[in-house]
Formats: sequence, structure tokens, C-alpha cells
Amino acid sequence: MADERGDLHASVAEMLRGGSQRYTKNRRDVIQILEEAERPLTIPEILEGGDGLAQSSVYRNLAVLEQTGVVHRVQSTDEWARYELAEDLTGHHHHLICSSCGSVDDFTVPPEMEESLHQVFDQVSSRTGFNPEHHRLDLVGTCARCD
Amino acid sequence: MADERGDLHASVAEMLRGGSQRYTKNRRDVIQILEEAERPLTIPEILEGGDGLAQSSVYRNLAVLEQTGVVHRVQSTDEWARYELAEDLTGHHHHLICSSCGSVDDFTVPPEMEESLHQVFDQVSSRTGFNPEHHRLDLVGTCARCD
DNA sequence: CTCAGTGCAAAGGATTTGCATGCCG
DNA sequence: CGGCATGCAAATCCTTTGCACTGAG
Repeated sequence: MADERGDLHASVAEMLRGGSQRYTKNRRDVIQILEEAERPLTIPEILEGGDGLAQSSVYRNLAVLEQTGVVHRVQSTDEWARYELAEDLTGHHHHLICSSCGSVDDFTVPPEMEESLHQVFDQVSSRTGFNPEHHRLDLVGTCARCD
Repeated sequence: MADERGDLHASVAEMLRGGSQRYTKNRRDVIQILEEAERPLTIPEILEGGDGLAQSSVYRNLAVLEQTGVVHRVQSTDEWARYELAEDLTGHHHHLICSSCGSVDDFTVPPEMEESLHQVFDQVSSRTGFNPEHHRLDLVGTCARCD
């Protein structure tokens, strides 16, 4: 997986081809909007960012992109689902979730911390029979705007 | 155990009184069901566990209980909200979330890990102006039943 | 008596789907 | 050409709300 920004669309196209999916203009637009936002977006936000995108198409395309592993669905504290580029494309990170307005921003933790976490997860999974795919480490509170 | 249960209901009653709320039979039933489950439950699951509880009353009571800090809403990977007793009543813990069936179970991590996490969170919050209330550390994967 | 709590049914609202049309491969 | 993608509108489904009634204080 290339991690060069300029090759984002190429990487996405390749991932979609692997899933026998096309990289259409609508899908490219959605990816473009998500890349520029640099934070998880709601469907209304994606619709605003696009030029005449149909709501149903955005929902359908996000479903395809999520199944293909290109985007990832994020749960906040409010009722709206948010979407971001998958970590394969952006790198591993975590979320600052505002319990007041629901907005989501990214942050990262030191590599040593991630390693320690993985050790704990291995213990938990061998103890419980749970088969881990990935982890979510979110900080919930109030963002600078809502304070 | 009877003693622990008695204490639980007493604690809940006190928390509700503090919020000028009554501890009615319906609310007691919901708390009872959540306590016995020992894992976050969906509304349908709570309705099954109860004896003729009305759906709207469960929704309304969970809203009251959440505002009073007695229960906590948990987001899984599926569309249903899940509820559990608040950590004030059960102790701090984390969740194993099944990406296949959406079920949620509890687990804990060593205290040293929690401390390290808090140090990282303090750094993040002083850097970003984000004001943390609590954190979510979830392990997402497939549960033993779905493997 | 009074007002919060309850149950039923109807309304909300984010998300999904049916169907006719357009476009890429 | 053929089938997937699209857009519009209608349908879905979890959740919320209106309203009349019951019950605790």
C-alpha cells in the first residue's frame, strides 16, 4: 500500500479493482472531500462539500467503500455516523470526541503505548477466545470550541 | 448476592433522589435486568428480560437513568444502542465488541496501563485544548460464538 | 389532589431501497 | 450492448413524542 498522498486516488482505485468495484466520479469526489477534511465527516457534511451529490448515492458509495476497506465508519456521541479514510491510507490514529457537539478530531499516541496495548490485548484474547481485529481508543470530552 | 443487590438499588435510589427523580418499579426492573446481564444490553433484550415493560417507558426511563448518571449508553458496530450500569456502580472497564453480531462484553486492563493512558491523555489535552471527561478503549473483532 | 410515570399509537429522522434512466467497460 | 451507478421518491426501522390514564406522595 503506497502511503504517498499524491497516490491516494491510485491506491483507492486499486483497492476497488481488487473488490471488482469501479472508481466513479461520485466515489472520487467523496474520497477527495474526506481527504481534505482530515477528520471524520457526517453525510450532511459530505453532501455540502460535494457538487450536487445525491444523498442516496453517497450512502451507497460509502457502503461500497467501507466494504472494500477504503473508508471507515466512526461512531460519535450524537446520532450521525461519520466517515474517514481507512487507516491503511492515513495511518493508525485515535479520536477526540466532543460530547457536546459530536465533532471528531484525530490524535496519536506514542508507539510504546501502542505496543503495551497490543500486549494487553493479546492476553485478553487468549483468555476469552475473542479474536481481535483492531482497537478503538477514544477520548470523550468537550472540544475547545464548546468549552 | 442479596447484600450487593440491596446496595445497588439503594445507591441508584439515592442517585435518582439527588436528581429529583423517583425510583419506580419499571426503573427498578430495568436496573435489575442490567445488573444480571453483566454486559451492555439492547432495548429489545431489556424488553425480553422484563415482564410486560412498555417499549416507550424503557426508552424514557433509560434517558432519565442516563442523565442521572446511573446507566451509560454504549455504541457497538450495529444499529442498536446498548445500555449498562454506569462505572460509578460497576467499576472502570472496557469492551470487547463483536463486529459480526454486535454483542458487547467487558474486560479490564492493568492499573499501570490505565495510568500510562492518563498521562498520554493529559499531554494530548494540554496540546489541543480538548477537555477530557473519560476514555473509551474497545477491542473490535469476532467473539468466540461468531468464529 | 397533583404531578410525574405509564402505555398505546402515531410521528420523527437517519438510513435504505425500488425503479427508471444514464453511463462506463 | 449489458450491467453497474445514479437520482428521485417512497419505505424502513430505531427512537421519540402526544395524549389520556394511573398511581405515588
